[in-house]
Amino acid sequence: MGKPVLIIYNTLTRRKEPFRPINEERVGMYVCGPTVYGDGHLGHARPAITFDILYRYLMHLGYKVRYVRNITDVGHLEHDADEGEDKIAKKARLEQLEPMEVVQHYLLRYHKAMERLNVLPPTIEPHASGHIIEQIEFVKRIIDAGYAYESNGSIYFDVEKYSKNHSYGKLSGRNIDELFENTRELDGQSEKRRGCDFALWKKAQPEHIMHWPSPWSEGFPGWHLECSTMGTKYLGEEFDIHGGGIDLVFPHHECEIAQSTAALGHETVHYWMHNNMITIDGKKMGKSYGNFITLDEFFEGSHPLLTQAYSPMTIRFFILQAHYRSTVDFSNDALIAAERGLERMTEAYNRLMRIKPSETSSVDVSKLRQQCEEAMLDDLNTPIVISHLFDATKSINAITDGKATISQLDLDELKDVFNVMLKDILGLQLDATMSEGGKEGGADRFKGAVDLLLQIRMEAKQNKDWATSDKIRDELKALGFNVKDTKDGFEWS
RNA sequence: GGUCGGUUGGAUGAGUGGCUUAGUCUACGGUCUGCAAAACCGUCUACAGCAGUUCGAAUCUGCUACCGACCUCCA
Repeated sequence: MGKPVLIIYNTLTRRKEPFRPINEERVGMYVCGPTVYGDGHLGHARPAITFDILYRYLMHLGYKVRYVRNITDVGHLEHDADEGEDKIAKKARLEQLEPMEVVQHYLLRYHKAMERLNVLPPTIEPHASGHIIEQIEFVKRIIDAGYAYESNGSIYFDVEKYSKNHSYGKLSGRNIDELFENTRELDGQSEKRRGCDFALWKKAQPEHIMHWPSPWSEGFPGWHLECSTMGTKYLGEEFDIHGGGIDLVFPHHECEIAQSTAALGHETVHYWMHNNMITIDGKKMGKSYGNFITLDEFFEGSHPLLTQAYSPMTIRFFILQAHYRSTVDFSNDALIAAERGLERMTEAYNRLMRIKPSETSSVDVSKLRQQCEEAMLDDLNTPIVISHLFDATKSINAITDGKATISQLDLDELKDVFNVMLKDILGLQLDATMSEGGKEGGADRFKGAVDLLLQIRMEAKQNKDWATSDKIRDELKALGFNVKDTKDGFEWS
């Protein structure tokens, strides 16, 4: 009956807590998705992969999951140059494109990158621009509740009033009085009553391309509104999990809590989860610092800082080798190490699938599944899962070398654990391109041909015709095949 | 300045009171092998500093130093 209890760290309480979903069978999760006005970089891969793991693991535990990840294609004002100009609109003007062209372009590229990283698509991917009406309705509810005011056609959230009845700052640990002090003097002629008030609806300036009619002005929705609106629309007024990058805790998620609580009269999210940042030279990789490397640049090795290209699975493995709440430092060496490790894991996996069972086992596989499950249940500790799997690769290699044996029963168990953990939960795609001598070259003619060559090499070896055998190996290598001899045959990749 | 977090071996990165103190990569030595590759075995025994709590601390407490995140868009 009961599912194992997943322990997750809740930013709201700053503690690990047992996960108790509102509904026993179903889980609702919302994750902040990308703003589609530029190519996704390594930092964007972190939440996507982190919450992909959560999504996969919740399903593994037997939950039906509704996973909502939004696409931000409006809002998010730029603060620097053109004040109040929408990011999408700005980019569009610069490139002489329709805003929706920009959105479409980068959204397609984002989807492609996610697919290559083997990130499962969310079950709902709502666009902010497709929910303008809902956002307007949401603003009305906040106004009706008395927590917003109009100023020159824009609507602002009244933080001071809200904080009298609620705790503004509870998520990020902000002290409300200090927030007031820090922001009071700054704005002389702002439309806002307080610096820390935030826009729910913003009146569009004439040069704005993206705007919609509303009861207050021709304009666009505020920075934080879409997540409150779309989250509650698709997951209900209360739902289980809200995730995102740790840099969104303040102000974005803090404002979300305030908006939702003001509009609905109660809290919405039960568990707040945040992934940590990827750093480069110890500093956060991000747009603001201009120190980011896009995912495509990784895949192609086309960035000056990269000494080579890295496959999507290497990137995924690299990220999974650190716990999601730790920072992880990018460097070529670290990525190369991840690449080698993944290779080792992949080869062990492929060998595992070809192992022939013996009567008895000299290896112990009984604990592996439980160890992996326990690590996952403990706040998604993927590095520990990987370490257990690496431990098991030693057994696999020993069996392959003929130094250990495994029974059919244990072999089935081991295969299943690897398939479940490595492929289903960690989402690592391990290409099984390696073949083996003497066995079915299979339907694939290509494989058959390579196997045939290596069979001939085996015969040459038996005749101690090293010249021929080395020639075959070297020529194949020149063509990109790596040949490795095994105890009683060969393998290639 | 405020709030929060971090500092682990050559690199990366788990671990929260004792038990084998992970795993990966690298390096070195060895085994195996016609050679190569792979694999296996072994070695490098770290926990920022100081003080305290304790029978015992990388792990708890305090202080110091350094680093970072957020306070503005940000994954």
